[in-house]
Amino acid sequence: MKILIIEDEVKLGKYLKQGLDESGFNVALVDNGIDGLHQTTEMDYDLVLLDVMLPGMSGWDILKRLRLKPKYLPVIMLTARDDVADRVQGLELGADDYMSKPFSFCELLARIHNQLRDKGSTHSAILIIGDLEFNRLKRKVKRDGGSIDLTAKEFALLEFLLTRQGQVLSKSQIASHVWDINFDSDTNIIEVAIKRLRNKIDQGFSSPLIHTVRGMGYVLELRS
Amino acid sequence: MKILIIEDEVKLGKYLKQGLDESGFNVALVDNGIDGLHQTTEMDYDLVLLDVMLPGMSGWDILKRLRLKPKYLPVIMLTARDDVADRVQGLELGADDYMSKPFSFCELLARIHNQLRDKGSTHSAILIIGDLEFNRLKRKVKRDGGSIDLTAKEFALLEFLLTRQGQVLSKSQIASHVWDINFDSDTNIIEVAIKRLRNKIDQGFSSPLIHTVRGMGYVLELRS
DNA sequence: CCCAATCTGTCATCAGCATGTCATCAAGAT
DNA sequence: ATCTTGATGACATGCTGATGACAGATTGGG
Repeated sequence: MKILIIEDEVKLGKYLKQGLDESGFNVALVDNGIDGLHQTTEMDYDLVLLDVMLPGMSGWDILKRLRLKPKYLPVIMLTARDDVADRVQGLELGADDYMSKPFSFCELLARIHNQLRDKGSTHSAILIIGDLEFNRLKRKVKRDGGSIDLTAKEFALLEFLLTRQGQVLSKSQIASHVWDINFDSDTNIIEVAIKRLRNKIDQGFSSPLIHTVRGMGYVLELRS
Repeated sequence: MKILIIEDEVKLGKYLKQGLDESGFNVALVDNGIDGLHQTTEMDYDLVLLDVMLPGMSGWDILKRLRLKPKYLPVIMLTARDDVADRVQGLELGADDYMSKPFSFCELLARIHNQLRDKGSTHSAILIIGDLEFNRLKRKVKRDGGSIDLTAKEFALLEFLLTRQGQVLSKSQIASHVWDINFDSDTNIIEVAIKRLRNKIDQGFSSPLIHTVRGMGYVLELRS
């Protein structure tokens, strides 16, 4: 799950990013609204944490512009004080939730999970498909009982495929989620990465899990 | 699994009890510390939810007394505010986790499961992996029978790795647990600490216990 | 209270591996 | 048959972690 943090206080921003990274999210951090808005068009985020007080363009302005876009993106506002007027304004502009500083990180996590809850039940620690077991917490992967060592990128790629199993994923979707890049057709890094992942998880098994869909992308699924 | 709730706010107490009952726990609810302490001697609970603010005897006093008893009982503290000082005090007195009100029930459940997950293995005084023996109380470590002297930091680091053996731990996780710092990438203290610990516990043994997972962190586990 | 020993963190440098590039090959589509 | 798309192996390189030396901090003994 990708989260965008728009927060100008560097310390708080880093703290949030680190905490969310550790909680298994893919986190981007920007310190101003312009970059923030730009990011949301460039990348496919699942949620935005938005500070109300920002230099240049205020959080409200950003929220307004976000809501003009076709894709709905859950937004949790962060504000310095617990002001009812603020809260009302936020909700009217389409914020999904609201946290007043200082807040506990745990509570933030709970609210984030709350927003993302029905975005697929992909937050559990262990994902399983066929005889493949993927443990997020321990960062371990097994197939047919045998332990498999994956590198960081391989792990991220497999996680992405797994959380959307059955869906055909285009290379640009994969690129933006796993590499944080706008897919550049001059590279074949995704083919290479898929190949390396296949070597580890599909090698020597009669029924492969990763399938190529020519012209479209890749799917991870069971086939009989 | 048996859970004891010590909470004087009747409404919250009943809410928690009902929720946990429905989640399949065996729940007892008392509204004061004296009864709570008494209960823990009468019954064999697996976990205690303990409110800090209680009439008569405070949550801290109860926690202290609980920790004087031979049997280790995981305790999750419940507190009205998210106060760092409170949290520190709680952890020093031996609380296992900490929740600030208001909290989501889901999150509480997650924390309870977290505490109960590896019950037994992580709370006993002696932790063993392979031929390594780690004695929490005596603060002694042996490998293959031979005694090993560790410094305070080495001990804390090993304890952290041991209580989560098999789990890949990121450097920031390690930093926040063992050093109480927000991991700052400008330091390589963790690599250094790992190196020093390895020199003492893995040096000269054919099968090392501490493994590097590049780009992710470190794991302590047996490998064949 | 001071000194010495040890612990703990910093830094510069080194080594190895993960990641990305490229050239070439294979296989589907038209 | 030809063109396009993906697969594959070899290779380069930059990054991450390892390592040794050093310095400040802490502790314990005299």
